[in-house]
Amino acid sequence: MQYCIPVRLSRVEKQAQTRGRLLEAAGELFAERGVNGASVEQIAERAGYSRGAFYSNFEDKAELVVALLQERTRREHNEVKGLSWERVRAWNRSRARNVTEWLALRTELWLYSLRDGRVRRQLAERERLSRSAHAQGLAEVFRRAGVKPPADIEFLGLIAHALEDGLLIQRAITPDEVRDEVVVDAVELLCRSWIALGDRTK
Amino acid sequence: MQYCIPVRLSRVEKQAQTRGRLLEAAGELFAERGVNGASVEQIAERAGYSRGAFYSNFEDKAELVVALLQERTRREHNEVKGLSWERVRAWNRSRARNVTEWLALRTELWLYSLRDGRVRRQLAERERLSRSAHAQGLAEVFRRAGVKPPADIEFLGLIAHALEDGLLIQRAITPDEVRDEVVVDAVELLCRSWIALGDRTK
DNA sequence: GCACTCAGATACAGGTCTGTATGTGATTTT
DNA sequence: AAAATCACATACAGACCTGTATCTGAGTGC
Repeated sequence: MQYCIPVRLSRVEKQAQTRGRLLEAAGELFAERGVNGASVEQIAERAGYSRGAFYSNFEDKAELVVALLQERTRREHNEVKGLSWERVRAWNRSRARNVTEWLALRTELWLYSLRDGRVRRQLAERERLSRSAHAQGLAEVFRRAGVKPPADIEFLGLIAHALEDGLLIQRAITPDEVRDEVVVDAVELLCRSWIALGDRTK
Repeated sequence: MQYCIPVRLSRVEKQAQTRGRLLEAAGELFAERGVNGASVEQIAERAGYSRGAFYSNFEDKAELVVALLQERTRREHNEVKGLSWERVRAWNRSRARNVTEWLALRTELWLYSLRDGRVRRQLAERERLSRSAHAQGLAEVFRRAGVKPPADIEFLGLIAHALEDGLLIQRAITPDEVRDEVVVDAVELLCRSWIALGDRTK
């Protein structure tokens, strides 16, 4: 019989925990100071370990970046997968609390990816996911409105996704001049105008 | 009488030249390796000087970043000011040759601005410029089409500007999946659909 | 329960970065 | 034309960062 609760973790469990904490800390620090601005020591320290822990879990910082992106992508995919369009939008809104940090991290990773092919491939996967989620959502909107989309639905998804990013960036630069709801407003305007266009072409 | 051509520049002219070359080099290196990844030494070296030249022209790297952004903003403003909508689009297209480098620089500066209020103010000025240029262009399009804009024209300018950035980012991540003309295509689609929506509300 | 293994800590060597202090030669001033 | 100035070069000190090599103590297998 197994009454015991394993307060003491096994070796592999413990390492997984360490790795997870390092990734968490790295995400925070990358958003705060940039990938280049955060040292291995700082990351390990914030996670509550020494540099030794880092180097026994990752080859170097580049590998950490890849792993971080991989983990975030998988997590996002699991959270979103199977949700309806409405729920995905709600999920996006709830995440919007710390949007700037999240956007900063994504942007840092993007810049990093320009200089590292491996990271670029990871990021590409993540972005494809977002685009197609948007495309699916839009498809549902058109179906409900009973209108034929005015262009390739993947293209429209790309536009919606790109627009969200662009608007968040603008809001981060000038928070006073760009309202919080600007993203929602803009996407809704797009939907309405595309439906209007769809009506005509039909 | 002054026949002489000043091959030998005066003190102030020479310093201005040095400053300009340092800014130029900094722009290149920031795009290549990031603001944090480019050292003062590398910047000075690429410009053809030593670190002494740098520190006699700038307090530190932060001041250089501010100056760089200021200079680019002014240059852009001078180039675009007074041009028609069509010519501005042509100018944008011509610049598109080395878009990725240009976008990387802007993104680097954006990230930097998140952590430095002074830079943020500079960047805000630059972005306002771009947004209103777009707004003006769109206004002209609506005027020609004889249609009332479907929303605040500034809002539409913001959308167009944000969308361009977002699309360029997506193209940098997945060059094979996003065509070169995607930006032009997307903006044209927006114009058409907004005109369609405008017709109805009229 | 004893030897083994390995995650993580500690110590160290080599390199790079920044900012300052001082030197120098060309230009400016008087 | 001598003195003063100043843009830029050079040298140096201190901090920090990376990656490796070695150590230790807690799980693991026999």
